[in-house]
Amino acid sequence: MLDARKGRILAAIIQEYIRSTEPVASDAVLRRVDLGVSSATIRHEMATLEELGFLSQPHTSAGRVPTDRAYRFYVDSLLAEERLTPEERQRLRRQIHSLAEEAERLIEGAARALAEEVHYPSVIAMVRPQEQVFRHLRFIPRDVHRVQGLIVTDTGVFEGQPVDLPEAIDPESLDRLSRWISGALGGLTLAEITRERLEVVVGEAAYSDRLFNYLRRWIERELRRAATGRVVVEGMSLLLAQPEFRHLETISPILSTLDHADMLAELMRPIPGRTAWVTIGSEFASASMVECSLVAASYGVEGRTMGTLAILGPRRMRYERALPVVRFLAQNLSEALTHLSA
Amino acid sequence: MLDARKGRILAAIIQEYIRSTEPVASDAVLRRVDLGVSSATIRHEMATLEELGFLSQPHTSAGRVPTDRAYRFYVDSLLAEERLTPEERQRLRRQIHSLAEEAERLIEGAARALAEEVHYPSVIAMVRPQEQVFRHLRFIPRDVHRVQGLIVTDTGVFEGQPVDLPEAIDPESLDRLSRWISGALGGLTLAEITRERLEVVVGEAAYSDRLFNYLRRWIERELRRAATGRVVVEGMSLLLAQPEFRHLETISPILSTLDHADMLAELMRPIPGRTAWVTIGSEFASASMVECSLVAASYGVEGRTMGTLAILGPRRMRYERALPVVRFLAQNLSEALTHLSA
DNA sequence: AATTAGCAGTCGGCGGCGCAGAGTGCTAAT
DNA sequence: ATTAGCACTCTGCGCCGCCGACTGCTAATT
Repeated sequence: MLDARKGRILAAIIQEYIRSTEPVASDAVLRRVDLGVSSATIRHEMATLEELGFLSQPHTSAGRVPTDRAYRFYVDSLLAEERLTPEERQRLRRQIHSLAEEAERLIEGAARALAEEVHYPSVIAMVRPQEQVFRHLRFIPRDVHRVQGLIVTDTGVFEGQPVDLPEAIDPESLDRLSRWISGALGGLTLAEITRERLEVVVGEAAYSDRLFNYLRRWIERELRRAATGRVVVEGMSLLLAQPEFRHLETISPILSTLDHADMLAELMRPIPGRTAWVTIGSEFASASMVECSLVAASYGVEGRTMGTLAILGPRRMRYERALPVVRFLAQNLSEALTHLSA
Repeated sequence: MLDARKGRILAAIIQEYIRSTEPVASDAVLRRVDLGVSSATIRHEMATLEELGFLSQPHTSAGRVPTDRAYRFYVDSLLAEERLTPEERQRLRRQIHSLAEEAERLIEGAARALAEEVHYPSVIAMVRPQEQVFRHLRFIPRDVHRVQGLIVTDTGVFEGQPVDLPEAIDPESLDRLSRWISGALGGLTLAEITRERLEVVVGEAAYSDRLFNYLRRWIERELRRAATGRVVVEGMSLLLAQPEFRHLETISPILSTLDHADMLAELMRPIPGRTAWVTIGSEFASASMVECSLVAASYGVEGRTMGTLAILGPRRMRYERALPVVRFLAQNLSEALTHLSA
């Protein structure tokens, strides 16, 4: 893709830019790596790298800034990940385990540890219950006209709100009904239980049109409610310390996104087959994030992904450090959760 | 305190300033309220109000801006709270109750409803476990040299980290020990269990100096850990829309404070004997908050305060609206929680 | 004594100007 | 292919001066 010298120059520019936040001049490259050539040669190479789309100039008489493409290439091909020292590992582990009382706290602890370690906001998106597997449905009769429903999935129980039925129904029928529905839908993920499927199944089981409609709508509503994921953000304000976010116009949409759990969860979807990954600037689906990079890793128990843990920083990020830290914490979180559920 | 005309002028200035975010000129006052006097007279009154400490001038040839003292006087004596319409009440109620599955979610729902309603960040600080009442302590032997502790309070159980003891201890002695400590400290709030008290109690119970020291330190650490309250912040980014926070230097310390649950909880301590209250600018203990006002109300079950719900905005806030909304939501949250715990 | 019209005085905001410095691209030589 | 040298470009910054917004004061009025 790039010859060795271009690669070294590109890496030097990225590293220098990450350090200084300022467009990198040919002289600065020279000072960073000794290639045995003069700044004029480097200028030549830089012009070529610009043509190839790896660099851009804010204005004619300025140095160069890496493009998203450059960061991508850097992360994929040039980067040498740092190794965490035993002390660092120890410290991070301790921070997680000091909160090992319950899963929720544990996860928040991991988020905090991560944010403090890298000085960027950290985000944890717990797996969208959409992907949970439906096990069964139970109705608890409260009254002849009133039942409460329970949806049981592979990872939790959702208690529905009591509902008033349009006609009386005896407990035995209710029981048959719930067994029928559970049998027909059990094993599907919540996402797979579409409206159409629901109509068919409930339609076959229900005794009357009115009851049918009530049930369908109730199940739909409850499923939707159960499908809202949880997102934890720690250290939002750390972003403000970054020079690229000096201006309110750039930081404002980002903080807004961080405020909206659902958008954020969307942007952090695990990449199938990968445990850790990086999303850079324009690779985000949302325009508000073009100035950011996300370094993420998924965690879970027994091979089952339970969520994603990530840090959000400027594109100009120390990936060589961010990656191992995120990876390490995700792994440790997984272990701690496994321990907890054992 | 102030004669009627000064009061009307002050109210007009505050309201106009809240609307425009700009220093208010004597002309602007005239346009807002007709007092049958000219702008020159108003200028006179404004000069007097400045001497009294209610107004200040950014510079000589500018209009006037209300001081914290003015806001305080306004909130205490001039303000007429808006009445929420039945539709608004209905809407807010619905937003809370749509999440009435579990307390944690319910509280988050209230925070979100609040932030969306007033377009300022909302904060909920659940009561500091400091105020929880200690019930008893239990040691679970894991090994001859290793025990795990459990602290039980009136509202929860805190599982301690397993600790390695310096010497072997048999289960019966452990049991006696925990019964002794529980008997001596039971009924006190966590805050009342001071270091000195702990030393006395543990000292009397422990068999050796080394064991004593280990235990004392362990209990101290666990108590401190248990005493960290939970804080939920919603809609942090809404603050950025406020003109006074156009500059990063002003917003940055505020967002940092919002990121630190413990500081925030400190600033939101309920005021004994009041259900709703306002904290204005310099009244905060922390200098980072001088540009802000907090409108807060406490919620709880059966007379027992369980936390504080608040919105954080610029001092220039529509208190006449913020107060009733916060009050209403706190009340409704209390009711929903009562319902849930019943 | 309170109010008022009129007016001089003050100060911030803003746009235009010019300079210094940084860094490039080009050229001609090696 | 590489390099020294140099002209050129562009930003950032400080400076200046004007405009306009308000005030505070004075002297007249009720």
